[in-house]
Amino acid sequence: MRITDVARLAGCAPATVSRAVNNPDKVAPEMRSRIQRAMLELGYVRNHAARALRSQRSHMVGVLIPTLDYALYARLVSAAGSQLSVAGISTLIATFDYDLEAELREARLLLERGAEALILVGDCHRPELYGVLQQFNVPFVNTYTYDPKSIHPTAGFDNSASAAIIAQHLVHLGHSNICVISGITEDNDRTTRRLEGIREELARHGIPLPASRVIESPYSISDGKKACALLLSRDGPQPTAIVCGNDVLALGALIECSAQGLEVPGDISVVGFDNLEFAMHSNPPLTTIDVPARDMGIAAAEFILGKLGGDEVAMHNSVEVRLILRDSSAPPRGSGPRRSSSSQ
Amino acid sequence: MRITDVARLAGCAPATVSRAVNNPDKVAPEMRSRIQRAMLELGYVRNHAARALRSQRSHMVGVLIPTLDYALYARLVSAAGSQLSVAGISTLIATFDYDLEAELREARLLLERGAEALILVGDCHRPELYGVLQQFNVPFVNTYTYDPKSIHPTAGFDNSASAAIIAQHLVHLGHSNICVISGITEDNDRTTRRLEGIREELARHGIPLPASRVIESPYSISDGKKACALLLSRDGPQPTAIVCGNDVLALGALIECSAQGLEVPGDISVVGFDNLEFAMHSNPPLTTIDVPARDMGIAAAEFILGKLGGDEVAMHNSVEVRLILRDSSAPPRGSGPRRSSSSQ
DNA sequence: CGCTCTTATGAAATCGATTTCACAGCAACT
DNA sequence: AGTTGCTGTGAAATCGATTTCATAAGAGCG
Repeated sequence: MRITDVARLAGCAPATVSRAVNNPDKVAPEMRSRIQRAMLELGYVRNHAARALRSQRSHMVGVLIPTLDYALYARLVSAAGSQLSVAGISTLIATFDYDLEAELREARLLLERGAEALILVGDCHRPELYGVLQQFNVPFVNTYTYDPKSIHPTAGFDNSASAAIIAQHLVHLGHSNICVISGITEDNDRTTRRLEGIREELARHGIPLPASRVIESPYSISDGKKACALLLSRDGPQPTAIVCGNDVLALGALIECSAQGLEVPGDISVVGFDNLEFAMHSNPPLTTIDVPARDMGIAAAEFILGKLGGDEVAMHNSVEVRLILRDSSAPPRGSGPRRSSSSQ
Repeated sequence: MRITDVARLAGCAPATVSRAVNNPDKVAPEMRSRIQRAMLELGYVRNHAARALRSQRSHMVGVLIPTLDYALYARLVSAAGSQLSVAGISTLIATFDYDLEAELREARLLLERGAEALILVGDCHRPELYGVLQQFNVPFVNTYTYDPKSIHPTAGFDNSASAAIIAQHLVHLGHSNICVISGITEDNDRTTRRLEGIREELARHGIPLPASRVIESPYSISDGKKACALLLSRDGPQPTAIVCGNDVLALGALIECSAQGLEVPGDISVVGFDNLEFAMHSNPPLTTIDVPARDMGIAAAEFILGKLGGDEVAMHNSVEVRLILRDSSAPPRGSGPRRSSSSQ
């Protein structure tokens, strides 16, 4: 079933059929409907490879994410995919499990496959990646981060500032004895920035964050528990608050605290990041930062679509993160809120 | 940068370059390395569209899932994708949000895009889907289900039998007053079969399951809570056990029970399905069925790879589900285990 | 009425790799 | 030595749509 067959049946040239499909208004209504009928009768489906070869447009974009196993990444991909889909663009997906070499490899593959654009996560990539992108002259966007000063387009939020918000919340509650369970920061700008944001915010209030008060941990409930147990077992004054790199770690911390007979938030505050579904249902409900993954996916897709359409598009797009106050955070025992200045 | 350029630099015909790339052992070692060098020097990347057009092989397979927003689907996709990737096959992804018309549409698009095979979820599809699949002569596999009697290939597990296992567990504990919070069964063979499995197993033990004891609910914690509240508020004897369509609903039920001052498992048992990460950390830890989503993804990918390779492959592949006994299930108050026969 | 301008269509070139077919060179066997 | 069979390579056809260029038919206008 080739375009030639349709043309023959419709009594016209292949070129006309092509136009009827891709530029309907370039072909007379009468002819158009004749072609429509012919296509239907033959059950014609266009050959995408031929189309891509000749037109140099694949109508596919690649999405390159660390893992699908994390709810927000999956949601981001899903939202971006839906958005692209309505524009007639298919989504090629590749994961690299936080291995930047693998990311580079997969990027090459996606581009070779003809991806017209790439949606990436974070701004920490092998430098060669940017080289390849440039070489292929393919638009891309770094999601999950927002940095108007970056030379690369971003669609997301400021990880540092967002983490600072939640640190500030604890400081305002009166905490000065704060620990952090961070995600793994190696090769990961999101976790790195969040940790920096926390550190800077605490420093701004004269609160130190020695290495002994920080643990890096993979994102799992069990690891969160372990990290929490480790922090609680260390010498020195017991922490009155724990900032967690995400809700999964926070849930682990919550569970560990409860297992050790610590009351949250009475004895210790625990805060998360991401506002996953369970955060509002945990015991106690988790104070956290809402991360609108869907919005990021949409923003990324819109950016890419704009670029591909040759439009003038803003380099940097931010989505709104919000502090979600719930019951897992409260002033430390024996201290009221807004007394942070007296501590330390 | 075309293959011709490489050929010129290497001093050979384009055909030879093609062979060096696709059939290295068909070309003499000395020539091969000359070509390698030329490719490297020119930074040659092959044009996938041209390759696909001529060879009639796209090296892409499509994955068509209801949503990426559910952990196990995302995991299945991820596993399948990785497996396919090592075979040099890229993954085109499309979601349809449980709308079978949308599934059909997306399937058409994927096939038009050149997907060489499709990985589907469940065996409930628009009949036209099978027609299109046949018309394109494209292999496919229904995951998340296992049915050796089906004429369509399956890779997964028997939803009915698996649900029966957990129902049986409750019966053996001595429960006879059992409610079900099922997933939405419309257009969904997995949820439908699970509900059937439960119903049949209970019937086998002479336990009825009237409509008043079943609620269908979307998969969210809040909806699980609501459904549980509704069940508990209904007339008649209080249930001593609730079977939930998945762990998310079960968590909701757990939370609702606890909110109503019901002790789990003392006053009421709650069981889930899927064994999501949080299931072992909930309070109490959830008795559930472990669903190896990763294995399903791998099995599906292997099946597809086999088919594409022209191998003789088993039509149906099952993965092992296991009953995970935890503390959310126990004999009903005032009854020992293995006394089910005396009840009802 | 004749001229220019637009519009609808067709013919043919083209995108870039793969693949078929042919053939030269050489090894191996009778 | 002659035949057969393999191996490595090249020439040219091919995959199926798009696109450029040309052209015929009509539309508008002075």
